[in-house]
Amino acid sequence: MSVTLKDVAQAARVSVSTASRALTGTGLTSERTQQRLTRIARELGYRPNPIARGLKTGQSRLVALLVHNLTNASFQVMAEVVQARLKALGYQMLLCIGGDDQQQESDTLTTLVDHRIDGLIVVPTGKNGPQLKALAKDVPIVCLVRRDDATDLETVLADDPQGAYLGTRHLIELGHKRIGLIVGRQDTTSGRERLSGYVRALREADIATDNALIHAGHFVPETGATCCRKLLDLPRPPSAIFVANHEATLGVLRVTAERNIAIPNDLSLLCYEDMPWFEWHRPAISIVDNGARDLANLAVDRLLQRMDAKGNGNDGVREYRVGARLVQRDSCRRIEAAATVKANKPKPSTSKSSAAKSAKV
Amino acid sequence: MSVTLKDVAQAARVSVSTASRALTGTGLTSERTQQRLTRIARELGYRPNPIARGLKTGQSRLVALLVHNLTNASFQVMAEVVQARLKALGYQMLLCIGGDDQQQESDTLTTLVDHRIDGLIVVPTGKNGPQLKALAKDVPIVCLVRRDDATDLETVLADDPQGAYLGTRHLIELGHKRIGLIVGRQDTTSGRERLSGYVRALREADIATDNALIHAGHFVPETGATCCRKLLDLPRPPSAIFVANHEATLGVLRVTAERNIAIPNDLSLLCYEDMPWFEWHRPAISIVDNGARDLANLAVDRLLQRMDAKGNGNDGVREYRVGARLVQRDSCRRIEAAATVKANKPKPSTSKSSAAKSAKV
DNA sequence: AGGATTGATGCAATCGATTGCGTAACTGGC
DNA sequence: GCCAGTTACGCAATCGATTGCATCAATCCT
Repeated sequence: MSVTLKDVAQAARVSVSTASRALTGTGLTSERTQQRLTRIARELGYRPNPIARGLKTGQSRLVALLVHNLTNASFQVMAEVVQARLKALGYQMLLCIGGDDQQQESDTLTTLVDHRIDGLIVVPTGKNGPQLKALAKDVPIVCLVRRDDATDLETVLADDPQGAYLGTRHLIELGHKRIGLIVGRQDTTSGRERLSGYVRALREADIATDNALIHAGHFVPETGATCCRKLLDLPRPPSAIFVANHEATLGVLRVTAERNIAIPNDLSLLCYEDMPWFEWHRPAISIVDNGARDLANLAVDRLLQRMDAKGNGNDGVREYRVGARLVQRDSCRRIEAAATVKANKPKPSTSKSSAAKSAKV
Repeated sequence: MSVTLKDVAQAARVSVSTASRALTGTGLTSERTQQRLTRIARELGYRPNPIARGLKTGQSRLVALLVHNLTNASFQVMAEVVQARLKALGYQMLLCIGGDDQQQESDTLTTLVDHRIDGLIVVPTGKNGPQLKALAKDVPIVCLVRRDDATDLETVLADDPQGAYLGTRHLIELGHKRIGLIVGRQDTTSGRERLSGYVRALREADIATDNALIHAGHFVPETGATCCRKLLDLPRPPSAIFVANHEATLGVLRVTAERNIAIPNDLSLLCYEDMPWFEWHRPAISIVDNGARDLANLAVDRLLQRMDAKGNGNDGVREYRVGARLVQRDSCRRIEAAATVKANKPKPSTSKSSAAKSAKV
């Protein structure tokens, strides 16, 4: 089979202990034997067995990343970043997909600690707080994107209040006064915070918030389609829509295409979180970038530090924010205060009082 | 720390060996002790340590999936499928991203066998044949999507010749005679095979192939943009473009949007490999589906069988094909012979001809 | 009834590394 | 030239499981 430390030791006519010390560079061997063993090990093609090492040291050189899915572009980016960073440090990434589901998350977490992972970056569902808290005693954990309120785990978040604020302000500066918002579930950190940023920008501009313009819903394309229709069917439809529910974007685009609504001429569109095809789309879609790459990098930084720290103690800071950034492309246009948007009603069918469907708005 | 087998054995007042045998269900223990130990283990919250077990058995219950990236929708699907299937069997997936790069692939492979993975599904670059071949002696390997010609590894491929043939024939049946092809690098299996399918369909229809209509290039959006421009600038531009280079799709869409080319009225567009937003896009984009889900499932099936077989022998079949499927949406239209074109001219909004499956509302 | 068979269990080696402790060899000071 | 102090190395235990072999009791067969 493969070359073991014993083989190397025998070839070098030293004991296994010496071989081990020489190769791991503990400084307890003479310069000469160290070099000699390094050479021999290389010649023999020796590769340490991480399993055997792990048994003794309790470390696996495995770090897990647990995300909801791989469809969301942010998660893709995060997975690639985490994998690349860790690999450079000699760790392997265990990528797990939890589907934003409590049971799956719970099962996965159990398996992961079984495997004695050295660290964990997790986008929590928020429903396994106690378990996460318990695990945190054994292994360094960093939460990403969402906070799990039942824990006090170190958390790396996007600056969603700021991002939503920037996006909304941008639209206001372009002259928009009626801005539709399609946002995520209000039981998630991002959902709540983006709504708050939107509200703050409006308030600053002395624009009254109109609940008919605000829709919160699940992270699926259908949400976008449904909410978009409701917005467009309003007696006074918005001149701009801010899609702060990333997964809903597709649904919104479909509805606008179906109704032959020209973007940005008939409607300005601003989305949240970048996707590769947004800038290739015509018109290129303006976005608020949540900084997925930075988020991932910071999470890795934090995790590595905790792993080094050997759990020697909490260092005060428990929450980090990565700044959001407005990326202007071609889907938002300036509208003049005077010139009213031409009434665009392909079918004045069921325009009723469509109150926000979701609760807690 | 955690509960070990020894703890369980002590609590049950038996030896570790008995405990081990009872819990792993070797049938060498009495029914009664087996049940008793199972109960005690559960009560104590015992979880076997995969590392310790792995050291002795040489197995890690880790299976790796090595893909080029996570941007390609097919790879996303594959990762999700593989993860789900393996998890159900008690394996953890190690997802690795090789970037279609020889060095990265090589490094990753080394790390993976170091970790004593129990199996490997790999989308090979084709440049590490010898290494793969050597590894195959130690661990079951299944190649996916691409073949590595330097090896005789079991390989699960899409039926690209057939897929490209189906797609091209579809366009021909719609009346297209000048069909542009944007395809992948010719040093890849899929690149070559899709070209051959295209050629076969044309030949069958007695249409001469025109090299000016055929472009092969790297798997990046820019390829699509460049090639699309070349096609459109031709003295006699094509009436349809078949984008069989998945990554190039974005570039093609951008150019057509830039030039205000209406799809499918001015140009029919057929793409290869599905993406979630294709059917939400307007017009919804017709595709040849490579069956990513089926590919992944088959690869897992094959791998599991090899893992069970304990390398006892090659079973003859070494290459599998998963059928491709044409998914008609709204981006291809029927074009009539010159005489009838004018009849269609006035109102070319939605072509009633091509079977549009489309959505409700 | 007594030797042979079967079944259940314990002992101890093993996987491949790491590491505390003991010891031989070497160095230097006086 | 002798002792203390350092340096380099080996021995053996250890991590937590699995597993071949030995043991002992219960059962079976003629």
